This record gives sequence, structure tokens and C-alpha cells, in this order.
Amino acid sequence: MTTMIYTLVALKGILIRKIFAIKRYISTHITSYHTLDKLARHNMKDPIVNFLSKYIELTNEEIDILSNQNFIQSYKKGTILLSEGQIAKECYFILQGCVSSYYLVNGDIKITDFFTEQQPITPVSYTTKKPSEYFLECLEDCIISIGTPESSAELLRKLPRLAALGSHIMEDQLANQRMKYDEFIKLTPEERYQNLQKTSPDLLNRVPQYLIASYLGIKPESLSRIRKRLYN
Amino acid sequence: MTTMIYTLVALKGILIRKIFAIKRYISTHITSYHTLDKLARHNMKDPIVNFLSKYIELTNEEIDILSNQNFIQSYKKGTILLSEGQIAKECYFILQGCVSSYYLVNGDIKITDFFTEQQPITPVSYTTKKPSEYFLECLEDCIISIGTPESSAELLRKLPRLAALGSHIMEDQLANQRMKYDEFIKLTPEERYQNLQKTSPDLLNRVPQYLIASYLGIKPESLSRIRKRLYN
DNA sequence: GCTTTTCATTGACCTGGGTTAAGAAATCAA
DNA sequence: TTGATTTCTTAACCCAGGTCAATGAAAAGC
Repeated sequence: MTTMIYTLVALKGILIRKIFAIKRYISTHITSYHTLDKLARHNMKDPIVNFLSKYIELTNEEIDILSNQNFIQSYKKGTILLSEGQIAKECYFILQGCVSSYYLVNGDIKITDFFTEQQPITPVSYTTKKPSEYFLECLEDCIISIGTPESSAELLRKLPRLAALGSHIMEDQLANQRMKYDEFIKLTPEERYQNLQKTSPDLLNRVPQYLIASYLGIKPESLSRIRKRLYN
Repeated sequence: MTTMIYTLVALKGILIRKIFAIKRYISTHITSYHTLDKLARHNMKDPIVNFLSKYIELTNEEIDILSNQNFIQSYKKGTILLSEGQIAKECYFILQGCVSSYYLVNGDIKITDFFTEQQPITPVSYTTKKPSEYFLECLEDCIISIGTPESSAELLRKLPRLAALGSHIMEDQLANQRMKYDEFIKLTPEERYQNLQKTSPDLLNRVPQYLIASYLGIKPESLSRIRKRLYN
């Protein structure tokens, strides 16, 4: 029940119906115009509708309510959204940019996930209220919709129909998590790299290779060798 | 929503209020008395109450309804509950015994999970209605409570209060799955073995070592060497 | 009981990834 | 543009785990 609400938080602030609204926001909050360009390039519009339409159809009224709930933040590349030991007070939905989650074990980084546009991030620490064991860090300048327990409760009060969504989304996340684990078990690092090339080639271009290596469970040098091997 | 119901299926048939009931059942369905002994040894009683009490308190009336819904099956060691390519029509709750889930990749087994007493099994294929990619197999003689979509729907009709449970359980499962993945990423095979010794020493005694090895992501020979290394 | 099959261990050798260190290439800042 | 920093590649060497094969030990079948 709690998580049902919590995952919904991720949806709270997301409704941006026109790209103009985004542009307006950016011009007042962001110095760099890089991000603006990217937004235009990616032809980003109505991210919430895209996301929610996977699960449910929204009435215009509901869309309005959602869009009025927006709390959007922008972060510079390198910003740490959540640190080890800290208790997460927010959850996120990425409108633009890329965020990584990683453990710091014996001084080096172990990437467990990359999150990009239209992905919700619900830190374990957010639901458990215990200190986080991992970090969340912006790998690019980001525009992110923020959710809190209060805001999600309020949203649920206004749109009780969304309650059913929570478990749908949870279901998807569980399936994803299972797939990730199973794939990791089944494949060699080399196969995992090839898999990544197929499933998310974009990541390989926007994320530094040494982070990709970490994500694949190997060292950057090994990834170099694998790439060399594959190109022959 | 669907999974909320589906996970509940796992709870459907579980209510066995007295060990006598189990014994009665066993004596009519199982030839070997091994299992009976084990039940007595493990002091097994009210498994459903144990399990559900983690999430909710049940009234006597509810307990009665649950116990009337029981559909319990026994399986011989080696029985395959679900095969690759098959669409799962049931989900399970283990009353007694041990079940493994594994992929068959290039002819050899990759264990992803062991399930034992009081654990629910909801195959991915059961929720997605697509052919399963992995197997479920009894590693011991098992007594298992079976759930189906129909039975879960019926149960939910009678005990709508249980609906809230679904997402709780899902939440737990998601957290577990995440932990498993993260641990796999962070630890070496040797560390994973030591971890297993700590967290579930029982498994090491009841499951053959070559399956443990597979679960740890290594070959039996390597596990032998690791054990040798650790004992010096 | 005996036989057969399954499981665990050991040894010799191979291989892919880790480690270290150096240099090249790309990115960033001024 | 230039210099500094970050990221990527290469090479040499090491080591844990994989592979193959042989041997025991333990279970399972009959």
C-alpha cells in the first residue's frame, strides 16, 4: 500500500503539456542552453502522457490536476541526488538527462543502473526510510520532477483512480529487475556488452565507457579489450 | 492490479491450522514417511498465519475462509512444476520442501533461485501469460499449495481486505530482487559463498553442491576449490 | 546385497578479466 | 589556442575461475 502511493509520487509533477512550458521553465532556471537544445532535438513533449498511457487513459480533467502538481528541478551534471547513508526524502521522474545509481565498495564505483528520460526513480531508502546504501548522481545536466510522500498523498486524494496504477508500475519494475538479474547470471561480460549495444545503443554514446564497464561488471581496460576483440 | 490478485493466489490454499491436518493429508498422499518426520522436526504449524502475520492480522472468520480454500498437492523430488516454453497456469506456496528455478542455457543449468518453506512462487510467465524462459523443479519431495487465477479471484471476492496485501508482498519481492542483484554485482564468488553460509546455512545442507555452485555463478570444481581455500 | 549413477574432489593446463603503468585521444577551461 | 583534465587504449604480468580428465565417495536402483 505504501509503495503503491510512493511510486505514484514519481508521477506527480510530470505533466507538461507543451514544449513551450518546458522552454519557459528552462529559460528562467537554467543558465546553459545546452539542455534547451537537447530538449528540442529529442522532440520532447508530454512526457507524462507518454509514460502513463502505458497503463491508463487520462481524462483532460485528470491531466489538468496532474499538471498543476508539478514540482520540477534542474540539476547540473555531477549533482548527487542521494548519498550513501542518507535517507531519501524524494523520488524522481526524469524529464531530461541521465542519472546513475551506484555503490561505493572499497573505494570504487559499482554502477547498478542508468536512468534516462521518462523513467521513474524510487530509491529503496525512500520506501524503507532507512539510510541508503547507494548513490544517485546526475551524469548530465538534468531536468527532474520531484515527488515527496506529502505530494503523493495529496495527489492520491485528488485522483484516487491512480491508486490502481501503483501496482501496475511495481509489477513492471519487478519484472525488469528480474530480467536484469537473470541476464547478468546468464551472460558473460562480452555478451552483456553486445546486449547493451542492441537494447540501448544510445547509452553507449551518452555515458562514459568506464561507467559502462562498471555497469557490465568489469574494469574499463577489459571493456577496451572486448571492444577490440569484437571489431575483428 | 492483476499482480495484486495474482500474488494473492499464492496465499489461497495455505491455511492449515493444525499439524494434524497436515499429517492426515500426508498419510493419504505420500508413501515416504520422510516428509512426515521433517514436518514434525521443523515444528511446522500454521504456515499461513506465520506468513500473513508479517503483513496483516487475520480474524478467525478470515482464517476459516482461507482454510476452506486449500488446494494442496504433493510432488516427488525431481518433479518439474514449470518448463521452458510452457505458460504457467499456477502459482505456488511451499508448505514443505525445496524448489529451484533455473535457466537452461547452452545445455547447462543456471540456478537463479531456491525456494523453501513459507515462500510464495509467482512465475513471471504466470503474470505475463507468455511462455516461461525458465524451469521450476522440486529438489525434494514437496507439499505445495496451488493457486490459479480463478481461485485468487474467488478469494479476493470473499476477502477483499486482502487486496491491500498484494502490493505489500510485491514491495517485499521487489526489494529482495534488488538486493540479490546488487549483492551479485558487488561480491566475488568467494564472498557470495561466505554470505550464503551466513544467511542461509540450511540451504548448503539440503541442496547438492553443484547446484549451489550454479547459484553462485561458478562451476562445481571452483566451489570445491573455494571451500578448500576457506578451510585453511 | 550388489551395481549403477550421481556427486565431490583433485590436478594440469587454459583463458578472460584484474592490475599496473604508460601514453594517446578527447574534452574542458581560460 | 593552449594547457589541464578526463577518458580511452595498449602492453606485460598475475590470478581466479573454466575446462578436461581421473579418482573416490555417496546415493539410488534393483
